[in-house]
Amino acid sequence: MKVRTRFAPSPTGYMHIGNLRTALYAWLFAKKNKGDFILRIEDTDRNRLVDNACDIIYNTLRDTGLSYSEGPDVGGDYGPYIQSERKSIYGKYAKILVEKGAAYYCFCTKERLDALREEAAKEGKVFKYDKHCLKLSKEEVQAKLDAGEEYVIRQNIPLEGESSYFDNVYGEIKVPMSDMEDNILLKSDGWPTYNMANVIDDHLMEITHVIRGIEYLSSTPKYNLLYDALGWERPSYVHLPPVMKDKTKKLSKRNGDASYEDLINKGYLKEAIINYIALLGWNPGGEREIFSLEELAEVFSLEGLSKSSAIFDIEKLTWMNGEYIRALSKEDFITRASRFTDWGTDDPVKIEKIAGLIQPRIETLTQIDEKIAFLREMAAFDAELYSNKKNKTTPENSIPLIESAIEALSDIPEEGFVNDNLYQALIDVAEKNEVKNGKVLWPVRIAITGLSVTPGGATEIAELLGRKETLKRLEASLDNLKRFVSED
RNA sequence: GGCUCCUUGGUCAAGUGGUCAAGACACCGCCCUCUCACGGCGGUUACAGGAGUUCGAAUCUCCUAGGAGUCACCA
Repeated sequence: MKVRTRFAPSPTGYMHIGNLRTALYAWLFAKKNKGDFILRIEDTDRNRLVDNACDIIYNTLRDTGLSYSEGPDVGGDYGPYIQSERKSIYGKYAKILVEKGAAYYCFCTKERLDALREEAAKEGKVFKYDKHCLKLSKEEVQAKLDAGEEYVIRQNIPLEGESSYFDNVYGEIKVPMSDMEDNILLKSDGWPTYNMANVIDDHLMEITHVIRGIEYLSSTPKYNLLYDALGWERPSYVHLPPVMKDKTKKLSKRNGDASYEDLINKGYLKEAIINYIALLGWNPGGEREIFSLEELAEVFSLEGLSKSSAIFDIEKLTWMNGEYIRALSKEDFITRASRFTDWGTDDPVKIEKIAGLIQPRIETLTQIDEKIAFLREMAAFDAELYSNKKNKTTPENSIPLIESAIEALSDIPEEGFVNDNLYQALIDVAEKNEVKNGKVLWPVRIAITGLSVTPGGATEIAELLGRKETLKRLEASLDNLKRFVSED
């Protein structure tokens, strides 16, 4: 049988990391097995509709490469793929379930239910519906229906025994019938609840492997009872542990935790995000950590899935993002980075030079601007920076060396103002003055940037700045230094 | 609280009766080096606790503790 998996989110207007990971695993499993991956939107809660929420889902899946062969916006042979367009289907099966005795009409009012709940709470017991309406005769039910009384349809769970199934991650799961409630399958507004809709749709869409969050682990036995009642084959189950913010809290929108979109806006690459979350709760075996989506699909297997929850570690994602950034071709890097910076210039040659210096030194695309800000304008003068014990430099002894450097660099013409020439010139200055290279290079770099840490060495930056600007900054810093020393 | 499930370093994790308990991120140190980053080398840190079973337990059993999920006309 052909493997078919699905991602079935409810449109909440937010794609959090845990959700994306669930979709990823379902996609990977389908691809690994040459099967189909489909998208279904679960929007049966008519009170919680969010505008454009579906677009976020479509765009995220498309953007990350988790393509679906069937879905609301792409069609397919098992549609519609939006539950709100499948209303009549659920009604039909609800009635069949009633006929088979696996479900029943319930006319209990909210008041009666609330009273029951209150009573249970008072006695310190867990509220459980008392199957009150199950006692109604066929005629009584029909009479109420004819009278137009409001109703719901509840699942009729046996009072005794237990229901069990095998979960591919957690193994054998057994739940006593007595712990399950006669859940509502069809609401009074005529819409189904998840309890019924997921079963009907997964069967009708011929889903072979249900891959979803662990929140359904303990209610799955109830769903299985429905499959059994309808005479349908149960799917294979894969329940996934949650992705956590910390030891006790789940990653969530409410906590303001990063969504996929947030991470993209923070300068993370989609490939890195996918790679990282694939490894968050799944281990490919071996020591390799960097995988493309295609490579993941080749090695994915259910055995590597973890049972325990995993804490989302932005530090590791950041490291991995750096790996991905460094692996980008220069062209690709510039294209992607340009969404986050204007490079401070329109000159493509200069942009390429800047990119060459920046690419190996950043871990997120948002770090570029801060790293190249000094190109636009030199940082404020700080004499302290000229003191460097390793290179034995001080504000005082930097002055003559910078003067020599200015002299040497002035001799280099505009067209020869490139790294190799500049480096050689400054090395010569050091040699002439009988000092170590660093003793010249350090103050020069400080003098043209005003920063202790820069993305590149003195001569690389000088090339970027150009002859005119380099000399101008050198002179300005020299003036500042002289003023500082004389005042001291 | 009932039920279901989980528990190896700060984090992700390998490990399925015999290992000096892998690896990665982070952190620290050293090297490389025109600062930083990259890269290279090295280091600190873990089997939640307690009973068993066994010649031998991270691995099997039980108990305790901690944590998660669930107990809606939400999914």
